[in-house]
Amino acid sequence: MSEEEFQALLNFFKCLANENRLKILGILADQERSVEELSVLLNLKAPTVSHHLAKLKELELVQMHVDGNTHLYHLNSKALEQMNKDRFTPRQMAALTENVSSDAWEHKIFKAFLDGEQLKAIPAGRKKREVILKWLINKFDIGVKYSEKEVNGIIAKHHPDVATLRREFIMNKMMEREDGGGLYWRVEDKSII
Amino acid sequence: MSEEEFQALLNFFKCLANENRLKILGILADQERSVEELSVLLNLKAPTVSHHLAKLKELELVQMHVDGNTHLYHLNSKALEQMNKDRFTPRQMAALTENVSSDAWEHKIFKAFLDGEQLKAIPAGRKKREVILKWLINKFDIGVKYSEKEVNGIIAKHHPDVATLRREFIMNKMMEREDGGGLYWRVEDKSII
DNA sequence: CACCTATTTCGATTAAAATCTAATTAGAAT
DNA sequence: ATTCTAATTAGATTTTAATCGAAATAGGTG
Repeated sequence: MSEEEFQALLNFFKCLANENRLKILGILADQERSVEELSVLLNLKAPTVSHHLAKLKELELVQMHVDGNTHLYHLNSKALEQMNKDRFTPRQMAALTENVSSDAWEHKIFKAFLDGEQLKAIPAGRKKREVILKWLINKFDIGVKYSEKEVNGIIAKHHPDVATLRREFIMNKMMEREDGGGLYWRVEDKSII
Repeated sequence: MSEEEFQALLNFFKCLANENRLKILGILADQERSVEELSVLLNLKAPTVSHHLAKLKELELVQMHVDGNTHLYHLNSKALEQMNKDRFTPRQMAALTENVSSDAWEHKIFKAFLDGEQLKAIPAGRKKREVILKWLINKFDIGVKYSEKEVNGIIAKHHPDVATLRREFIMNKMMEREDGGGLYWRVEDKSII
């Protein structure tokens, strides 16, 4: 979803997120009405109604035709139904996200917990720890079997608490270990496949 | 549509009529996120995100579960799709109008142009004139044929400009007249049937 | 052309929402 | 127990939107 489409959707909601504009649509669904009629029915002054109608017309939710010097407004029900199609499927919703840099989060964690290749601390929160573990697991090659000593050696280059990090790898299913023995290997990340 | 339903619909639109809340829904459609993650992704402070999430949760558009001391939010896509069903059919739109007193307009015209049974003036605008003509046509019985003299007599009880009003009845198809002769009769109002 | 009526535009005021900082709560880790 | 972290709540500020009165526009009428 492009930035323009996102803004269009947002404007649609903004337009309908008002009590009196919603009522106007309801009234016009029944029959066409002049500005003065609407202002009487809604108990608003004409300039206010005119303001609301301008917003509705901008999105083509209503249309107007001139009769004498009164402006008669009516509902554009096609535009309204059109707006309604396939709007809230999970797929459409996910498309809203394209405007957001999804890396920002990881960058913040890196900045907070890394000093170059040095891990300053092990994040306490699960989501943060996950980011760091994903970074650290890349120091291991896929398909290679490492002894516990080798694993410790690689981790130690980045942080002294080798035991905790090694255990985290196992718990997060990022590594597996041979049943009785001391051999470890990296597991492919399912979320990347 | 009841007043509560109307307010519920309005709240739904208000909830989605905000750039950051819309983005939140998009982000959560992809995966669950903590408040802090969202605040980084959206470039907002945590309290602001918390505020938005509270509004979304109130309408059950998102749901939360606790993990340690982080709160993980995810999209409630069922609720979202539910909201989307049959919302903007013309029938639903017309139902919005139930809250509005549709008589207000006619009352205003009566007050402005009638003095008891006396018509103070003939409205210039079409919509206003229509209201007065509908009131005046009720002075005639359906199924009765009137001579021009009789028509004039009845109209004259309410306003002196008999010719104009008689002509208006014909133009608005509220009365018909015998081709060559001077007999008039009231036509049933299609909009009432 | 002068006048009347309906609508729109303009500017100002008021009301509502979003956002932030600071303080509070709740849970986890040391 | 004390400290730390994440989230929420409270209060204040800023931003945005709604509403109105006054003035301008435009079309119709005498």
